[in-house]
Amino acid sequence: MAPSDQQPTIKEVARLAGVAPSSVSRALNDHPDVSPEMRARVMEAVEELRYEPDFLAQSLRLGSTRTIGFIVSDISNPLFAGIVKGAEQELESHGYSILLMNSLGDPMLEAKHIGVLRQRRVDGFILSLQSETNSETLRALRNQSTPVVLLDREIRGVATDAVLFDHSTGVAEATSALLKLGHRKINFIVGSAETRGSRDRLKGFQRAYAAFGISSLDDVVIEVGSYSRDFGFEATKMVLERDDPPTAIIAANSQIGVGTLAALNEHGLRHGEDVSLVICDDVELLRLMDPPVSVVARDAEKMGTVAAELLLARMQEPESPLRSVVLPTLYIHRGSTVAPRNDRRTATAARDIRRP
Amino acid sequence: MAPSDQQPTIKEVARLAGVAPSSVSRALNDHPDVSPEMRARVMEAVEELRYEPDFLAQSLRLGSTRTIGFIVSDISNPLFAGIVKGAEQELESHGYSILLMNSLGDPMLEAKHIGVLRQRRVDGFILSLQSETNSETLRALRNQSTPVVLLDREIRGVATDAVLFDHSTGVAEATSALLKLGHRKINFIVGSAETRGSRDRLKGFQRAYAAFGISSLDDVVIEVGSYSRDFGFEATKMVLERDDPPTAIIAANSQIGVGTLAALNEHGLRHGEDVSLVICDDVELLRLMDPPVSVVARDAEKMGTVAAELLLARMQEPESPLRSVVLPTLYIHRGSTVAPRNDRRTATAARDIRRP
DNA sequence: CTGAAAGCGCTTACAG
DNA sequence: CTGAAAGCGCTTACAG
Repeated sequence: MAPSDQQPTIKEVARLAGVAPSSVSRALNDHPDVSPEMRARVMEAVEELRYEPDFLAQSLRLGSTRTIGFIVSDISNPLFAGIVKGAEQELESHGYSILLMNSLGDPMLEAKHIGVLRQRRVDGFILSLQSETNSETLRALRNQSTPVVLLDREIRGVATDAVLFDHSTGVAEATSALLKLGHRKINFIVGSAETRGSRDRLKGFQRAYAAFGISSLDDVVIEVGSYSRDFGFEATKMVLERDDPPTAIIAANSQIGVGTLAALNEHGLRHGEDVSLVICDDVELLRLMDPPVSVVARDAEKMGTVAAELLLARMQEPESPLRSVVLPTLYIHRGSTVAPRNDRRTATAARDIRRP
Repeated sequence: MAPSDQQPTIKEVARLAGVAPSSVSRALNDHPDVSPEMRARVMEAVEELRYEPDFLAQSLRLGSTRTIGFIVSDISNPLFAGIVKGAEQELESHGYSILLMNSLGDPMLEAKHIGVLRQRRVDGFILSLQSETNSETLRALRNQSTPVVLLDREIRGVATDAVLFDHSTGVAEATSALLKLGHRKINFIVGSAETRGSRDRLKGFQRAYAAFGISSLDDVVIEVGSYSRDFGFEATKMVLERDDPPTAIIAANSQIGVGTLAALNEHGLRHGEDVSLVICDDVELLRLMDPPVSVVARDAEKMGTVAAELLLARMQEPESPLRSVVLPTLYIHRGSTVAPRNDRRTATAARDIRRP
């Protein structure tokens, strides 16, 4: 059968069934006051014409699009891809679809996208924002009353539900492990300073030092830049070239971590041998490296699922109290975390010895 | 300013400006017959009320939602994430948004999602389908007349634009490289046999053998399963346990490749030493492994951009001739591709020697 | 150049 | 229980 050029409308169903359009609507929407005969006649016509209600028209009439606007900085970041996947599955099972937009880390674009999605009358937002302080974004958020779930962000003055990671616990465990092994020069490379994730990771870092009885962080090097491979690469290169380079590095996410590995590689240094390494975010390839890389793991998909659940609950009960759900992180100890080598040779010498 | 509970409508703008709603619409849509005074009065009211036309109402009236339905099997697969990113950027710059759905590799779900998206009146589809032969999916596709761009699939009887990868060239180069190094037992692990990608890769594999003067593929082991980490793992384990295991493995995508690496690891074998390895799809971590892993690279984002361009062109010119754009793949030679070792020791012995 | 009317495809009070 | 009417918020022929 050739595809019909036009989808049939409720009027055509009504004509075929010999009833009023309103009756077709009631029959399809399980209205209580519909006689069995009416229902049967309608259903027959619906089947014959393969009628499907126009979602657009329903949305306009009902004031709900069953659509969620989802903004991430970059869907090709595996973390966001995982979150979107989790959210999509949960939302889809409730009849909601996702309009996905990338902000590319640009707060202006972020604010613009919020506007576009609002104009498209989404029923809710799930937002992974770049910054917690950008005024354009905040204005765009305040400028609308649709429910919002924020991912790993806390924004003063904007009352929303949120899903957060407990970064500090995982990072504290990682830092403790390094301190116990004897590391004192630990370099921590984090992205943007303006986000909860960075603050929380640093908190864990400092907590571990305090618990270890070290109150001064003078020997600690903290690099703050962006959550990107290139920043990780440049920051690592820079600290390695110092007079007194770190014996251990913690990279605050997998992009930074890849940059760190690339920089170590370029310097002829091996992780877990010349420099101990912990990367925040688990990726199977990190476990397959030689030696396997220690990580602080978290469940991206779970964050997506929980965000969807919070949003669905909020849309059902707009006035219920706001909720923040905190998801755990876990330090996984692997071969890249070892005691510092005291007899450090130059990079070149080390390489020559290792690969004769 | 508190967010208004209701978005202003065109009527309210008209009332404030003291004109008819139709005039507001004309002024906003740059209709030629609008006096400068009218335009000015309307714009003033629009500014004051911060009016934004309801996209939903416009869509219903104009018969176009400026929305594209995008189905992938799994957005957390980096390949699809890259494709979606490329497409989203191109579409967004033309005022189109993406409704994203995951099929989870289930053809039934795929067909269902096509229906959902059709009901939502998307203006076009970009589809990364699981199978080229599933009858449910084919019926869902034939059952509608919205433009479709297929990704790396060719479906008989469904006339669509398409973006394809030239897998065969990259795989042929990889295979040639292995043959020239002396490999004769090459294992090729591909996913589903029902897709163009698999067929095309096998074609390249066979072409390289033929060019090398080997017409019989008796010594070649081809494993066909799914494009998943677990299949890669199991298939690799199986072939390694044969009496006459392969000296080289080509994994048809990065999921399979990760599984292969894990299996080699479990057997105490090293890639680029005990077994040569080529993985289809480049990932930076593969370059950072020791030794770096040879790959067949392709540009996922580019596929997304081109798909969006084809779809936009098709929506503008529904009757123009169908197009298929073929994107290149490139073999990148790295340390995991070496001559076969003739003095193969047992896995345990090899490991003992390597790590004294 | 402007306004009143019709209509996109639905749903839901309102009569009967 | 069913149908005719109104209306969601727009746009666009149609008059004037």
